[in-house]
Amino acid sequence: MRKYYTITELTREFGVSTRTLRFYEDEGLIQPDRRGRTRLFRASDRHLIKEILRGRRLGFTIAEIREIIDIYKGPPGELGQLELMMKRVKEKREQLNQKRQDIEDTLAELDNVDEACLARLAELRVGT
Amino acid sequence: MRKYYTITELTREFGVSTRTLRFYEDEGLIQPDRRGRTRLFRASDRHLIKEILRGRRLGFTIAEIREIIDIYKGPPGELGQLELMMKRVKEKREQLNQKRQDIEDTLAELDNVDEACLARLAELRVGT
DNA sequence: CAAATAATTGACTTTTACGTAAAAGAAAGT
DNA sequence: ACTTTCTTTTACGTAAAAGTCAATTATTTG
Repeated sequence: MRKYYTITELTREFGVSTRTLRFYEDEGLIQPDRRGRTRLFRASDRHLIKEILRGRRLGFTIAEIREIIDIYKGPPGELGQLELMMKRVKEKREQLNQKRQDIEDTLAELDNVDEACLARLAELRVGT
Repeated sequence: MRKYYTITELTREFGVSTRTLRFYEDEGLIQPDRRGRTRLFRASDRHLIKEILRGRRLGFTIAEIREIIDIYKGPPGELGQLELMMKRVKEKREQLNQKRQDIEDTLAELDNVDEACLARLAELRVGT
């Protein structure tokens, strides 16, 4: 296990800029260690960055990503908190299911287009 | 079949503002008819709006949504165009598959959180 | 140790996707 | 005819998510 990652290592691995990672830190999504002023990212930070970028690809805003990350931070002890957390999990799940449905619908339409293309290609080959 | 939809009918149906629909027109995503100056939306426009909002939920930019919509506009006759279109379909499919994978991963993590919550709840019930 | 390389903060800029407000034309109800 | 209620155009504003640039400070390497 490596102890630390430098900022440029991570920008290369994930294809983002240093500005982006610092922005995520400003937003409180990650909290890398410091040696003097330079940031040292741990494996947990690296993992969080993965989660952030996943959320980003799915079109979640930073605020929404923060909600997801907060959820991951582990279930609290108190009953009321637990119920609140489970409610949030349910909400996120519903959002994700909606997105999944949207993806299926779009993929289905693309399938149609693809078939139409293939059909047209076949026609051309026969020589319309 | 209804002939036309007014702009406010559609804003109510889809929960978007008139500004949004006019913006989509400016962007060339939809082309409603006109009676004088007022817009008259046909069923095809309504369908396009559905597609646009689906893309939006998935985090596609307007430019990306335009690409998808252009794909739907039907396969062209010429061979080179057909091949280009099939390439685009493939690209979009890959983007969507990536998003789908992201969703599955996120849902899996939420499942873990949910289980942890349930376990903690059980502990509380027994009286830790 | 000097020079090159990498990292930092801070400020300003940009892009996207609309929001909002103003001014005015048209349609519909009373 | 009058007042609502829609709708339009034009134009400026804004929030989110970085990009870019400048001025410094560390670190590494020859």
